[in-house]
Amino acid sequence: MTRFTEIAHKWQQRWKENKVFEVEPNKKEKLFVTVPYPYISGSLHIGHARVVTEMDVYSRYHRMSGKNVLYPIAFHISGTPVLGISLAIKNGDEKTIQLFSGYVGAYIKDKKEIARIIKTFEDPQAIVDFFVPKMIAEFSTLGLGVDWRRSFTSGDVIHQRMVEWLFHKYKDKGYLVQGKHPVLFSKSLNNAVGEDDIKDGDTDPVEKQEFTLIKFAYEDGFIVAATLRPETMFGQTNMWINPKITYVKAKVDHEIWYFSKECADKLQFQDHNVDIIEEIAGTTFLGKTCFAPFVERDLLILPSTFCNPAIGTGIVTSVPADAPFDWIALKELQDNPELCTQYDIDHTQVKAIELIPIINSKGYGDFPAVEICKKRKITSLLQEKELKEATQEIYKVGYHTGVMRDTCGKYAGMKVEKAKQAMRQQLLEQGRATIFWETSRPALSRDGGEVIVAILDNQWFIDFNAKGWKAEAKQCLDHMSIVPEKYRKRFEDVFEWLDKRPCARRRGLGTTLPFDKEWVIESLSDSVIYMSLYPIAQLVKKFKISGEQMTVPFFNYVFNGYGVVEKLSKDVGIPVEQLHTLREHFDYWYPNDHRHTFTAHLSNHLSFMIFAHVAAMKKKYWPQKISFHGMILREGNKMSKSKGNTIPLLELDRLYGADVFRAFMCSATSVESTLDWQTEKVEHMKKHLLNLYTILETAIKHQKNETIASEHDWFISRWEQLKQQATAALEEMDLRTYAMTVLYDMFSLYKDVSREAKEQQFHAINGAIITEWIRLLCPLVPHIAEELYEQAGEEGFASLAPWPKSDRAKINTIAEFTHDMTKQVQDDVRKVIELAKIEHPHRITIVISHEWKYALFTMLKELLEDTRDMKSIISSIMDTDMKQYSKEIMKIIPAVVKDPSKLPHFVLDQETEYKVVKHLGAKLGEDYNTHVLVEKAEVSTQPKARNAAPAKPAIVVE
RNA sequence: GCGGGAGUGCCGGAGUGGCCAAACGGGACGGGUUUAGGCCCCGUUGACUUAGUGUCUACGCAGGUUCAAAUCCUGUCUCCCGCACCA
Repeated sequence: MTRFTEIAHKWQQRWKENKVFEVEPNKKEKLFVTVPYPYISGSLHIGHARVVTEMDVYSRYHRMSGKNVLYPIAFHISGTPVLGISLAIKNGDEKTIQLFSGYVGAYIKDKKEIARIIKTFEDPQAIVDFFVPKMIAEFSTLGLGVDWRRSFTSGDVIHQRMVEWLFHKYKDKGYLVQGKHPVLFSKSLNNAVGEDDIKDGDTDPVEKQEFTLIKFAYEDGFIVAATLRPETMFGQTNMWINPKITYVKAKVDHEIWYFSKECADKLQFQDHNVDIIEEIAGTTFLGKTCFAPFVERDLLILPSTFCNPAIGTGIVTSVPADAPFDWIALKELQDNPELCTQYDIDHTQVKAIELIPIINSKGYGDFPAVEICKKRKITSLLQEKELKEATQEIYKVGYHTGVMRDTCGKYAGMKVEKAKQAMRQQLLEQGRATIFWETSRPALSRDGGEVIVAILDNQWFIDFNAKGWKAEAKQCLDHMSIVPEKYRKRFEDVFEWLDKRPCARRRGLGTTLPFDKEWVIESLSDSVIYMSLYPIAQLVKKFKISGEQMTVPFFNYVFNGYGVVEKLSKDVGIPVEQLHTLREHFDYWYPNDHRHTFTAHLSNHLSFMIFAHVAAMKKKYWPQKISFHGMILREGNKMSKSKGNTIPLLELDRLYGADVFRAFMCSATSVESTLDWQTEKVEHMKKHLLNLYTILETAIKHQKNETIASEHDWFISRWEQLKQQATAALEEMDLRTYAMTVLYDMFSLYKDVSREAKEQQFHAINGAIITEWIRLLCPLVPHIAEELYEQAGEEGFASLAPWPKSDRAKINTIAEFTHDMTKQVQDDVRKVIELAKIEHPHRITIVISHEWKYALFTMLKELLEDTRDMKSIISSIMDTDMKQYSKEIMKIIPAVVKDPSKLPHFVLDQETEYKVVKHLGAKLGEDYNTHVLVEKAEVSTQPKARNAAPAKPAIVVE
C-alpha cells in the first residue's frame, strides 16, 4: 500500500465520520448532479470510474464555490443480466462460478465461505444484496463526494412504485400501445429468452432475421420458398427442392402450403394456424412446375442439396444471376446430364435455363454471382464457406450501391435499398407472401430446448410518436445545455426516428406493468426518471413509508404538488408534515441540473429521460444539462472482462491511491475524448504528485506573513492568472485544462520563483499562496489536499473550504513582460558566451536601443492594429520627424509587417528598460564574476549598438 | 451506403485566421547533483546558419479564398464511432 493510499483511506474515513457530503436543503443555491446508475455486475473497474470521478471533480469545485451540491449514486439491477448470472450459477456454469468466486474472493479469503456465498447467488437478490455494499465501498476508494444515504436499487420498492407511477402517466396520456412483436423464444421454457439464456449467446449472439415467404401456385395450394432478398425476384429461373428430405403438405390458416416440417412447427409460434395434412418426399416435386410472382410464369422445380429444412421453408427460389449458391447449383446440374437422368429430369430443359440480369452493382456486370464465383474459384456446392462469403459480398455491394435494371418492371431504376422494401410490400399486399422470422443461427437455450422466434401479439410499446410528445421533448431539449454542443444535432436526429419501442418483457428483474401483471418493464424503460428519487429516498426510509403508501397520488403530490395534501395524508396514512417535507425536499433539489454520461446512452437512455420528464413532470423540473465523456482504453485496447484486461478499483486503490488515478485521468485527455490507460504514464503521474506533495509540505513549514516585494509582481500576476484559468476551465468542465493548470503550470511557475527569490521573500510568497494552492488542488486530488490542509494548520475540511477567488487588480502584465524580457536577455547572454566560446568574459556590454525606436515601435504597433498595407504604414511614419532615420526604418518595416510577432508584447520607454537591464546587469556581474556595462545606444561606441531594438538590447561579450 | 468525428513533432496531445517551429506531458541526447542508481535540477531535440535577437520548410494529399491559413472553402485518401429496440 502506498503513502497516498494511506492518506486516501484516512480522509475517506473522516469524511464519512463527519458526514461531509450528506446534504440537506438550505439557503444556498443548490446543484443537483447525476451520473447513470451502474449496473450490478460484480466488481467495479476503471471503466466505471471515469464518469463518477469526472462528475466528482466538477461537483467538488461547485461545492467549494459555495453551492449546496447533491451528488448521489444508485444501482441498476433490472433486466436479464443479474438473472442470467444467477441462472448460470444454478446450472453449474464453471466460467461464471469462477469469475464470481474471484469477485467474492476479493473480500473473503475462506474458500468454503466463498463457495457458500456463490451458492446463495442462485437467488438473484442475493447477488444484489452482496454487491451493493461492496460497490459502494469500491466507489468510495475513489474519494467521491457522494451522499450515500440516498442510494437505492431499481429493484427497491420505492423505485418500483415510482416506475408504476410513470407508466400510469404514460398510459393516461396515451403513450402506451399494444401490438405484435417478434422475440427470441425457447420452446422448452415456453418463454422469451435473452442473450444470457442462450448457449454461447454472449460469444456468438443470435439475432432475429426477417424472411419473406413467397407463395408459388402449385397443384391445390402453394409451394412456399423463403428469401431474405425479395428484390431479386425478377431474376428467378427455377425452384430448388432438396430431394433428400421430406416436406409436408399443411393447412396454414386457410391455404394449402408445401414446405418443410421444421418451418411448419415454427410458424405456429408466429401467429399462424398450422395443420399438417401429410408428409411428402422431396423427390415428388422434381421436374414439375410452380407459378412465380414478378416473373409471372411457371418455374421448373429442380433438385439441390443445399436447401436446409431448418432454415426458412427448406425451399429456395433460384436467382442464379445474383446468388452464388443458385448459380453453382444450376451449373452443376447443367454440366451433369447424368444427375438429371437420376432425378428423371429433362436435361435439355435445364440446359435451356438462361440467367436474367436484375441488379446493376458497383464493380459488377450482368451476373455478379457468376463473376464472383469465377474470381474466387468456386466451382462446387461443397465450398460452403466460400459460397457464404461470396453471398455476403454480393449482398453488401448490391444493397448499398445497386440499382434495379430494366428487367425489373416498374422497379427499374430504383435503388436496391428501396426496391427491397417496395417489392416485399407489393407481395404482402397481394397476399402472395408473408413474413417469417428466423434466428440468425441454430440456437439452444441453456436447458437444451430449441430457440426460435415467436410473435407475441400483446407486446407493450411506448409510442414516441404519440401526439404532441415529440414537440414537448424538443422544447425541453432546446432549453437544455448540451456539452459538447455538437451532440445536440444527434439528439434531434434521434427524436426524429424514435418510434414505437417495446417496453416490457416476459422475464427479467424489475417492475411489473401495473395494469398487466404478466409483463416486466424492460430495463431501459424503467431507468429514465429515477433521479427524482434522490431528493426523497432517505426520507422515505426515515419515515418508514411502505410500498402500499407510495401510490400514484403520493407521487403526484411529492413530485408535482398535485392534489390536496390533507386528503392524501388520510388516504395513504402518512402525516401531513412528512408529506410536506418530502415535497419541500423534492422541490428544493429538482430539477437535475447536470447529468454526465457516455455518448452511447444518447440514443436511448438520455433521449428517453427527456421524454419521460416531459411526460410526467412539470416544466420547471425538466432536466437542465447533459455532458458527455469519451471511452476508455487500456494500452490502446478496448477493456473488457472477456479480455481480462480490466483494472479493478481495489487494485487501483492499492497500487496508486485515488489521487493518482484522478490526476491521471483528468490530465491525460479532455473529458469528451478517448482515455488510454497506460501504466507507464500513471507511474509518471505518481512521481509528479509525490514531488508536488513534498514541495508543498516543505512550503508549509516555511511560510511567513510578510509583504512581497514589487520585484515579484510578475509572479503574483501570473499566479492570479493561473487561478483564473483553473476556475474558468472548471466552469466549462474542462477538467484537463484545470488539472494541467494546478498540477503543472503552477508547479513550474512556483519553481521559477523559487530559483530567483531570496529566502525571506520566498517564504513570504509561500505564505501568500500555499493554502490557496492546496484548495485549488482539492477537487482534483482531495485526499492530498486534505492532508496538506491539515498540516498547514487550517480548521475544517479543505473539501468544504471556500474556493480561492482571483484578484484582477493584482494582474500586472507589464511586470510579467518586464520579467520575461529580463529572462530573455539573461538567456541571450548565456548563448552568446557559449557561441563565442569565451570561458571567462572580462567584460559584458549591454546596449539599450535608441530612443527613437521606442517611438517607432509604439507607432507601428498602433498602425498594425488597423492595417497591413505597407505603403500607408510607411507614409504615416515618414510624416513624423522619424523621417531622419528613414534608411533604418525602411529595413525594419517590411520585416515587421510581414511578421508582427517581431514586435515585443509591450513597448516600454528607453529609461524604464535601461533601469531594468541595469538591475539585471548587476546580477549578471555576480553570476559571471565580471564587469557588466549597461549603456544607451546614443552614447555607445559599440558598432552592434545599431542592432539594438526595444526589448532586445544588443549584447557584446569580450 | 447514410450520419458523426478525427488525421499536427520520436510519442500522447494543445492550437480554430496573424503574437506558432508549435503549449503541456513523455521519450531521446548532453550536463549538474549523487559513493552509485533513482528522485531532482539545467540545456538540446525540423533543416540550415550565426557571437544570441536570422533564413527556409512543415500541420494526411491536391487545389482555392485572403495582405495573412494547421485554422475558412472545394475535391481526395485513410482511420474511428453509430445505423436501434441491446444493457
